[in-house]
Amino acid sequence: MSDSEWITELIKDTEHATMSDKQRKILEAAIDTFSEKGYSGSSTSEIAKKAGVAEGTIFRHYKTKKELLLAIVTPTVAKFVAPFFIKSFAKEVFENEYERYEDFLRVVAKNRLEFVRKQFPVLKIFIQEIAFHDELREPFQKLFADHVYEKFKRIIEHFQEKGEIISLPPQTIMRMTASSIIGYILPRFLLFSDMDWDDEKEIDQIVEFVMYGLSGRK
Amino acid sequence: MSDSEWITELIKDTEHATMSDKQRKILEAAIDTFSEKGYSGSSTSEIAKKAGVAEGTIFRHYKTKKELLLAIVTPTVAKFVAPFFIKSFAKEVFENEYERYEDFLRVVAKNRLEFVRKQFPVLKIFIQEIAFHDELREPFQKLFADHVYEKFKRIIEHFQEKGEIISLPPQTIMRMTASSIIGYILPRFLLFSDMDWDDEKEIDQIVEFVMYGLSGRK
Amino acid sequence: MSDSEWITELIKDTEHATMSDKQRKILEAAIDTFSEKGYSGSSTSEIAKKAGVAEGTIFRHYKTKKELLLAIVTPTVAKFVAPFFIKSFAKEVFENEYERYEDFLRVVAKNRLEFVRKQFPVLKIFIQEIAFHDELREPFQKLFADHVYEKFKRIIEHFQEKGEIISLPPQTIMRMTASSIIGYILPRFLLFSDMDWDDEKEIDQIVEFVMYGLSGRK
Amino acid sequence: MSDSEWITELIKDTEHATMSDKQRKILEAAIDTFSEKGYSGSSTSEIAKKAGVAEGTIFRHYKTKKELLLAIVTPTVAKFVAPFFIKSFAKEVFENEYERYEDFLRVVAKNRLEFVRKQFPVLKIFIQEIAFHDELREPFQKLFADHVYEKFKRIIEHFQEKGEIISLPPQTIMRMTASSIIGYILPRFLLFSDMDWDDEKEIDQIVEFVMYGLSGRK
DNA sequence: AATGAATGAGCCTTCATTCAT
DNA sequence: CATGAATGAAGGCTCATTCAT
Repeated sequence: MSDSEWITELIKDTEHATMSDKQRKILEAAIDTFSEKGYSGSSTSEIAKKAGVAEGTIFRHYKTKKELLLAIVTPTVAKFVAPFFIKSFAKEVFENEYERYEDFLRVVAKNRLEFVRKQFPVLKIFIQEIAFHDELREPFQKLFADHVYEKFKRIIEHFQEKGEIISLPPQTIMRMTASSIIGYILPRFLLFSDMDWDDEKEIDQIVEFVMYGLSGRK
Repeated sequence: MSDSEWITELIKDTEHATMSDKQRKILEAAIDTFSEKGYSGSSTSEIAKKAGVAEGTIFRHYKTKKELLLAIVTPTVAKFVAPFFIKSFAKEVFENEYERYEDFLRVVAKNRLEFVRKQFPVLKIFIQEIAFHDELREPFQKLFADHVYEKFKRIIEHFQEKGEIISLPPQTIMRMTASSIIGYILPRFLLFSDMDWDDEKEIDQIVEFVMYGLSGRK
Repeated sequence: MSDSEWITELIKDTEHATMSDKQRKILEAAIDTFSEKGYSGSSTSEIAKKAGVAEGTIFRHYKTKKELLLAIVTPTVAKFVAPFFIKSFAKEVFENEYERYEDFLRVVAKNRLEFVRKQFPVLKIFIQEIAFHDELREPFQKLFADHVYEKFKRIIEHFQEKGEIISLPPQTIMRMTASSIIGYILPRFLLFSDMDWDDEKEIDQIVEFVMYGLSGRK
Repeated sequence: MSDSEWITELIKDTEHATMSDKQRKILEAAIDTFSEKGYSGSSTSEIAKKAGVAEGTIFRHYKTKKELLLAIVTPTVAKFVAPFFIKSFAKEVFENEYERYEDFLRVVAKNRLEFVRKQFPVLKIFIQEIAFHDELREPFQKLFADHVYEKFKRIIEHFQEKGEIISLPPQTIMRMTASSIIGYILPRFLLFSDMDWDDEKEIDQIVEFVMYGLSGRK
């Protein structure tokens, strides 16, 4: 099974269609709880209570607590990186759909932000737990290294050749780009999620910053 | 007690001078364990074993497990922000010690990176746990809002007046600045800590990026 | 219902003819599992899996786990003692079919050993569990006291009157006879079942021993 | 460490001197419970209640439930076979302390019966559980094969050479001897422990039987 | 100050059993 | 009949914390 088939597979698993009502409730309760107290700080009995099912029911659907964690996190993260797997992703860049790095960036950022907005609790769990579970880290590290990074790298090199962006190592360019965006997302959802945010405008500013820095000279 | 006195107070607590040998060992073992498995995932008995003390001894020094967490995290985070409290911090900026925002940035960044290098395990615990413990979040949120943010804001406005940097909201400027640096630190220590890093050079690049962006135009 | 009718009744229950395919498989799986792990150490879900049926199916045929145990053990043990109920059993002894105690012994031993060979797993369950379940112990204790013991006693007295065997209490004679045979069967099947055994010859030796002891004098 | 040292070691473990009060009570409660309901049928919470300690206390002394089982059974079984390890055991036979096999038998039987009388609950647990736990079976199988069997074999051969007993394979002689004795012990303690038994006389009868059989001819 | 035995609540998981489909 | 999802009690075991020594 190729990686992109694997991604499709993973995602199917959470299509709510194939899930029983109880299973959906368990998942929701678990997301709530893990997100609020962390994986280790959450107890299966609490999740069961919140889901309105017996504790045994959780273990009928998920053999262990950890399997429940993976069932929550894996498909969502897969969905998050899925766009980087579709064929058109890089093609549109190379065939001049995007003339400039900043156009490309803006589209990707807005699109992924939309996703984050809907799935933040799950992504928060992922971020919190990736440090502690090899089962989480390894598949996504590989996925990222083999696909997302490779594809991004070629895109960056493409724009470097066009003279659009400076010739630092692609890895560095990526890190700067990514951290500018993540540096918006994290406070936006984690610390000040109750504030009013004009995401469109903020992203435009971030893209502007990524391209021309704080000095503002173009 | 003013905030700056409070900071000084906090820091004294971890001066190794005032600590018994056992206490130091407990702290070290706890840092190790919390850092590796998270707070909830660590057991006091494991920490005791690693520290080579009896289980009860931990509770003689720290009333509860959570108090142990705070004893680890609080003084280190206080030390991390301490420079922002000394009088000279902003004065040097306004009195033209730093002519340019980027000079100021470079100095602060290198200096704080040095600190992070030494204290990463503790800071990792802080990052992981801040989401779950009000006792951690609240004092530092306040500290940051009242002091670091305020001071930084005036510095940014200073350079905006000088026309050095664009006139986005100071909060946005700060976020972009900070996330660029944090976006280096986190992969640097969390994911690829075993690689060789030329921190000096990397920070120079980050500062360059923060000022002039990826287009590279000055 | 007389005891001998009851025995016949019991035995009919396991005639494989009257059983559905699933039921047979459940029984086989349960014998396997109980025999290997003991009654308490076996779970109904494991038995269901091994039998290839759903968990609920077991409980359609046997109201409780204990009923399943009895369904396994009772008819086999009944079959084991059944010969002692047929009319001819003692008659043949008294009407000089067997002139000597040892002839009688040899025939019974060989015949019952044949049965044990085929049914050892079930008998092992019986031996293991009889100590823990009144439902198992009581009917067979009664059965044994009322029939097997009584019949045996008269046979022993018969041979004692003929001067064939010494006049210890019949109970003692029985115990010595029985334990000599059981002392062969248990190691034979429990500990060294994979060795080659010449059952015919071994039984001849045991009978010899029971009659003339280790000194070998006749 | 040689086997006989190992035996000594094992036995020390249960010297009640080195045990705390609670530990002794846990052991007693566990013997009671295991003996009555079997290992799998007993719960640690029941044992704790019977011992008058908290459930956690059991696990402070014995890491797992199985370790508790071994702590009960191992030293007692070791004590049971210990006499077969002392040097004088066989020597007395060969140096004509025992002129006849039956004298030797009588002494050993009476002596070991005394032990069984005191320790039957533990030995019952051993008998019940040896079939299910490799940790129990393996060490004692080896112990028996290497020492008890070997020593016994030479004794039997000694008496065979003297013409005292018939020349069947020593293994067979042993089996017959042992099962005659065990065939007394098991009903004696397991089924009819509340009856009055004249052990002295019974053993004399058993020895008589082992030597001269039921025909009674000398 | 330090110990480590003791605690009992709580952990994750498995259990025998029920019942709607 | 057979299924397997659902149950909640009970399982073995670990936890943070206390306290007599």
